[in-house]
Amino acid sequence: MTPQPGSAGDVLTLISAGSATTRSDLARLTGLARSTISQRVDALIERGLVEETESGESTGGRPPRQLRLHTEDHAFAGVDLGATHCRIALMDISGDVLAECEDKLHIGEGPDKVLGHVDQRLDHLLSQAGRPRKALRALGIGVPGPVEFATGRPNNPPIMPGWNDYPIPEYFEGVEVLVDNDVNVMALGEHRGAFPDTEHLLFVKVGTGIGCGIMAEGKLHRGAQGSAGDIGHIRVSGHDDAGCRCGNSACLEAVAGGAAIAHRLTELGLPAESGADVVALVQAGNTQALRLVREAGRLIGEVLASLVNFFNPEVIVIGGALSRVHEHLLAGIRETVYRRSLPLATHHLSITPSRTGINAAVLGAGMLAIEHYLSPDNINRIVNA
Amino acid sequence: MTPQPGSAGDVLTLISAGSATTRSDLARLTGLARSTISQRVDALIERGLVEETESGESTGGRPPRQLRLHTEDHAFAGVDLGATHCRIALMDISGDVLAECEDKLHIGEGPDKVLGHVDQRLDHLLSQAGRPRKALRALGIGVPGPVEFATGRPNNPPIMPGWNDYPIPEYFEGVEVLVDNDVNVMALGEHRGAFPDTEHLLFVKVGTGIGCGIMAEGKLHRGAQGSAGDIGHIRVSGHDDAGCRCGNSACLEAVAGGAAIAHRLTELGLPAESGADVVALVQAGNTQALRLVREAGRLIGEVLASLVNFFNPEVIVIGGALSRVHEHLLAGIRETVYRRSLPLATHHLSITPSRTGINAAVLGAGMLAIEHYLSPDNINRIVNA
DNA sequence: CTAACTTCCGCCGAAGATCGAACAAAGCCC
DNA sequence: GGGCTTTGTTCGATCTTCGGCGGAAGTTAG
Repeated sequence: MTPQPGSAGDVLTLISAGSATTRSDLARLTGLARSTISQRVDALIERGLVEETESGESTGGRPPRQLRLHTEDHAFAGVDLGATHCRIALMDISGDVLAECEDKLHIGEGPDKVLGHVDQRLDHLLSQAGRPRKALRALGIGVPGPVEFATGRPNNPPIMPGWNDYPIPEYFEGVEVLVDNDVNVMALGEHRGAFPDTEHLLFVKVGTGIGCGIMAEGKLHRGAQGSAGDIGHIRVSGHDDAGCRCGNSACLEAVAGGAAIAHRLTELGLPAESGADVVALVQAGNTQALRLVREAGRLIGEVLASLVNFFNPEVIVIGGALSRVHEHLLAGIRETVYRRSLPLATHHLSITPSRTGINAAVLGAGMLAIEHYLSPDNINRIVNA
Repeated sequence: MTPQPGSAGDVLTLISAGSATTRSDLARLTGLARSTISQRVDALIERGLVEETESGESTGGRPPRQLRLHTEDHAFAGVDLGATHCRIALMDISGDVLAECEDKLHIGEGPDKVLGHVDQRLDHLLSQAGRPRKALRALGIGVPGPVEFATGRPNNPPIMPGWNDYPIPEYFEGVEVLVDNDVNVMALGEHRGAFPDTEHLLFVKVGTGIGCGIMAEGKLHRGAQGSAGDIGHIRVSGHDDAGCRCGNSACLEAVAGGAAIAHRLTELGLPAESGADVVALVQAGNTQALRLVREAGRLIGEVLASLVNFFNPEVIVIGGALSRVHEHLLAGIRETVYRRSLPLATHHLSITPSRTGINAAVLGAGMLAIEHYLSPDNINRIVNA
């Protein structure tokens, strides 16, 4: 059933969250006797999960010995697979990055090639960080399409030919593998990295397409079929002429996504292929591009206004390629959301650009792996083994 | 911290959920020794929370003694306060209704009058059920406006003059009081009563206005300011001429709410004031009314299509006054949702009329009270006292 | 510098919780 | 009736947790 209160797993959770750094802290927070806490901590130290550092500051008596996660023996990795790139970050158990890499890599080349590349890079990063392969305990992977999280199988992903139903975790042996949608891991990364105390947060990725990761009660909301957050195909008013690859018209993505903006710029005689080209034009001061980005912001804002009424988040984070020109995008979004949402819901709402930026996905994927490993149940299993 | 696994509270939770009806069941489910379970059950029986009934069926050996909640010593109440009505249901600890009542009552008369009325009715219902006042342990109240759930204070409710910031729980002494928005308690009532195993559910109330209660992971999602689910003021396309009382235009409520439909029927020469009048006209076979209801369904469906993409629920329940003509409302809703939402999200989605109907709110309010009382923490407190 | 004080931490006996074996109870099957 | 099966209780053994004590390691007062 539920994990033991004050179990080794709980104790470690408090340490890893930074809520407690000394044995006294732990005793106070858990309500357990100091002697019991010492016993738990000893077990965690013996298993190589916690270490003692030099004494901290005295508050008038003997200074407490500081506790922290033991970062040497374990390694975790976050993998961000995009349509045309692969970023990997190797992390220690506290989430600090030990080594990272980025390559061009087309996901359309299929699971064998892509995962083979990941595997090879992992070896390289591990040796770079001076850790043996078996130090790698868990692996988080974000992929650009819907995933059945429980099994790690992509679920009819439109831009991942050859990946449908492929059991990604089985490719890697001796490591726990967690696979999720890229927007979900970005939301997780941004939450853990920049808004750890926010209960309800939306992470909106504006790139070629548009997607949204949902944090509810500090946890990812994946929905019944794991397709929650797919806001790219929500209808926006007044654009019934814009056809979308999904077969419907007036989808948000078809009018405000990076690809859609690039397409319209091309029509205006400004050749652009991707969101990156749009960003380049805006940064070069092109007023047409700027106007279109701002208009896209308004359209995204219209959808977000609905979602603010419905979901009532505290924070909305805007990320993805187009957030590199976030001043203009955010202006349009804020304008519409604050006009169209209810005052009660917007009063304490903040809409901000991503702080973790391009690292959101790898960090989130890594956190997925680390949090899985550090879950009280798993730790209790390790300690009692 | 987290409650003890296999504590008295956990054991009671299993009994109340119907997961376990015998001591052996409990031992199997919790993993505790039979002797330990007996000890827990004895404590619960001693506190009057559990009772033994006649022996059950033998499976080849000694027949187990059946356990169930002891329904005599406690009472709970669910209160459904609407704009012009007050419904109360007195329940035992298992959620069965002991007595109920319904009155016309204008919420605008203010807290003192309304709560005075509730208090008086509670006494009446209690004596009707033959239970002393002090048997009443907790009280759930649903009110037609936003509420700060933690304190039970209405938060600038538009149709509850005199109630703003009024501390409702303080009116009742010696009883725990939980106050929530009426749509939230309806969602809870419908979930517990009809869809207990559904993880993610939306309850849409279509009455004078339009609102939505959100069940995520089996729990109510209230959002950051407790205003989640306020979908009545989401914009629908193509109705920019329809002004709304909130100050914006094209709000869902302003074009598809019962009041809006009644208003348009009146314009067509069919006098109607409220959603009830609309229902009456439809039931009388009026084709104009029928057409407008179906059109309202399409508009609601448009909004729900967005929310299905975003939230990915398993079930959407349609309730409220207009759901009494749900055939026509649902036709419009289904038509639009299945057209505008993504296949992955709609594949296993079911959209159905409310099964608890007019009782959704009182049942949900009662469940709020009962679940609060039966929470493991509270039970452990009672047993260890 | 020393003494008193505060806080931290390990040790250990006492108290409490849980377990599991043994036994009694209550039905089924032959 | 006698064995078999499952349930429930009793009771001592075992494991966990508690909390007091004393030593450790610092601060503060004199």
